[in-house]
Amino acid sequence: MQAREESHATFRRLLDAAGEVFATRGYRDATVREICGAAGANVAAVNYHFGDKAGLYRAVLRETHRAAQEPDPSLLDPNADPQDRLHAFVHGMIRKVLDQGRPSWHGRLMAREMVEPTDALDIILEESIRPSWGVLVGIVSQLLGQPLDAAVTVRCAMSIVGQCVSQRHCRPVMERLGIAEPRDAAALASLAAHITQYSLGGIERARRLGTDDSGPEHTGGHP
Amino acid sequence: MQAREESHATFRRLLDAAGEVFATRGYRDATVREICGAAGANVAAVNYHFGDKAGLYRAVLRETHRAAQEPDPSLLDPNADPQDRLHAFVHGMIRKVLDQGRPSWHGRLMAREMVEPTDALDIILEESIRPSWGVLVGIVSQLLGQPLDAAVTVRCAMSIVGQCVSQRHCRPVMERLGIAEPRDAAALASLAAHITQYSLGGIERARRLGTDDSGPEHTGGHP
DNA sequence: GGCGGATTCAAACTACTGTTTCAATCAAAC
DNA sequence: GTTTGATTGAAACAGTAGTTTGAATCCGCC
Repeated sequence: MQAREESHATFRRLLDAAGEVFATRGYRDATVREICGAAGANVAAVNYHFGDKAGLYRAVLRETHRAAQEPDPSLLDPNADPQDRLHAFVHGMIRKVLDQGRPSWHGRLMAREMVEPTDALDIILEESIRPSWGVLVGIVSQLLGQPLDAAVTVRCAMSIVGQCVSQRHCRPVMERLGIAEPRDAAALASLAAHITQYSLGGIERARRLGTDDSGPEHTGGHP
Repeated sequence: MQAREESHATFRRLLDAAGEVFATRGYRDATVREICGAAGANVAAVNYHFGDKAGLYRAVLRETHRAAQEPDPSLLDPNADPQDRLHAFVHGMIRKVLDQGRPSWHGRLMAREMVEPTDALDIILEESIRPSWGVLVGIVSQLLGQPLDAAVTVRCAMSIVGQCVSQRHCRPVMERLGIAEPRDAAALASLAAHITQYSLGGIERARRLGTDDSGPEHTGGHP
């Protein structure tokens, strides 16, 4: 369709500008005129290079996935210490979701797509989310020890994911509640450490409740 | 401006239809023509009764808050068992976020507004979110015992909120991952019990790490 | 019955959207 | 230097959005 090595300046500028605009405004609210304005290109450029607005959006999502940094090697090693694996997973996810360096819109874009999916969600899902999910479920299984109810594993994994993604999804509200966004690497690492420890505690408790039926001090069902 | 007792049929039908449409499509994607169609009203009805589209949206948001069910009494009692208070909080939040009964769009609408805030976020924030947040921070403080770093309390509280709201925010992805949505009250209660227990484990671990500096087996910072 | 304000209605209006058009421009091949 | 194909540009196009208009209708009240 078009150039092998996108040396094409406009092509790439459109991609970058579109990522930023789509991330801030959302697919529908973003106008191709604003994108082209930010990219210093003509309105017709989008249709020429990407077919239509949706094509540009798909290209941006693919770019987002392509630019994802390599995962921590200990993450994929099933023999590594599971606590270390969990920490690597959480730290990587927090970075992906909150990191402001590089094109900072990757995380924002994925967050949007999760809450308000377009037809292009499947791109992100199959290429990025599902593999990660498999890894996480493996780690949680390791931490839970002997095979428990699969539903317990899934819920614990979801508790971990929820803590990470909510850091992005709830950002506007957190800001207004006076909770500052972690900006530098140290703050991100500190947050990742908290979520890791919190989750280790949660998983440990789920493990105990799952194995011995003796003493769940408070199972819930309040009077 | 208009009637005291909204016996006015169209007024109320517009409110209900708008809630549903806004929740599924989002503020921008929702068209007043679709809303009026669903309400069986004329297109001009929105402007007549609510001034403009934004006015209708604000009215829907206020309605959402007004219709929130009373909180569990043990929630507000500082002398109640903190574990019970936490469970009551989580169960209430899960219900608010996932419940499909009644106008089922309340949770969806708040979730949208958190991720992609409009000017009307402040309505929800001041009337609904901020008070709840204060209650939760109080409960977590209780559970953490002696006053720790305030940042620890906030992070634990955020871990709890994150687990709850992500059940709504990540719903489209979870669906595709084969994680079914809790439909009946029992499933909601079961999920609430998991999050409560998981969080009690997490808070307990945060408490230990915060007080004695002796033995955090894995603080994070992997080799 | 007729008056008067509130409400509903079909239609038009204005603004903005994504897209298309076609001439102008550029870059290299011959 | 001309030709060829790819790219850019300004303008126009078609569709849809929220809103406005002004007549028609309803409904309680004198």
